[in-house]
Amino acid sequence: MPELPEVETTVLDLKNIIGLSINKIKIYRNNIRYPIPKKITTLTKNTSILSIIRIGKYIVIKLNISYSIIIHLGMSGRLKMHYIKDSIIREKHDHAEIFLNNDKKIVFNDPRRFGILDFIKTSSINGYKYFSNQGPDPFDKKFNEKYLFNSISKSKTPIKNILLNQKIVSGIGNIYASEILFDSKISPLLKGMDITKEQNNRLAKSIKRILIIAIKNKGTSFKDHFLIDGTLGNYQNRFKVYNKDGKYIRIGKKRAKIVKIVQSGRSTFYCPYLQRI
DNA sequence: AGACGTACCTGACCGC
DNA sequence: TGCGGTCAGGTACGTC
Repeated sequence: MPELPEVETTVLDLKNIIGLSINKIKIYRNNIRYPIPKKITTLTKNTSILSIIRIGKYIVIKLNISYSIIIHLGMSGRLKMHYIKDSIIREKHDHAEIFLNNDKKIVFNDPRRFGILDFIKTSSINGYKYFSNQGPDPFDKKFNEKYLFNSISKSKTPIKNILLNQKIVSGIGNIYASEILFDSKISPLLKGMDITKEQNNRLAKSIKRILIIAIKNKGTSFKDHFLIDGTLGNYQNRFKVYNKDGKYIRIGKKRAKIVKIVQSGRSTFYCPYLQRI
């Protein structure tokens, strides 16, 4: 599930725990993608939550003890929140639980274990090893048409792969890369160096437009739930190309086919008639 | 320096 | 019903 819109939706859902206290954190499985620091359980007892922000696809929970909790949902991770008294049985792949002082807990569930749960000094966030790969957020002032053009116009890499490069712009993943390129009428195969100014400017707009619409729809839910209360996002109902290979769409008077190709081992969906090189 | 493949892991699905 | 193969929303790391 988790690209920028899904992570943003999760962060927005978490906003109402700001100001609450953490009674304790329980770790049930230490070997997710990276080991979870041991001190997360000892140092977080009776701390309070100062703020929660998103950096790319990462969630940062700042505490009042000069430490922050870092969460990345990987491919299959999600957060759930429910009343402690309602949750007698732990689900499979629940790896950690954060107990709050409002009788609720946040549960970190991640079947594939590509996610991250880390605990770092808040003062070291800027130098945090995984944040050094994070380029500007699509909604950051730094991310504009000029920045995008300068970042991609010398690259031999296909634009689809460029969009997946978090260092150039953070937060876009495999679903939204296809949807954004369809929206901007650009072929996923087009090399960065071959992009025109006009295409570049359309692309910058589409990145923001598609991600905003996705956030308004509370993100994409594939087969599993992802909202913190267990309900579904809606953006999967608005896909134009993702997972729609073989389907036809109307473009003017023409019926145009959506196809699937593979780029760097990952599926790309697009309409070759609309998105010509 | 940049481009590319690989590895990490579970589960769902498909064809035999 | 079972088994093997393929694929899935991400990304760090090794190698050329």
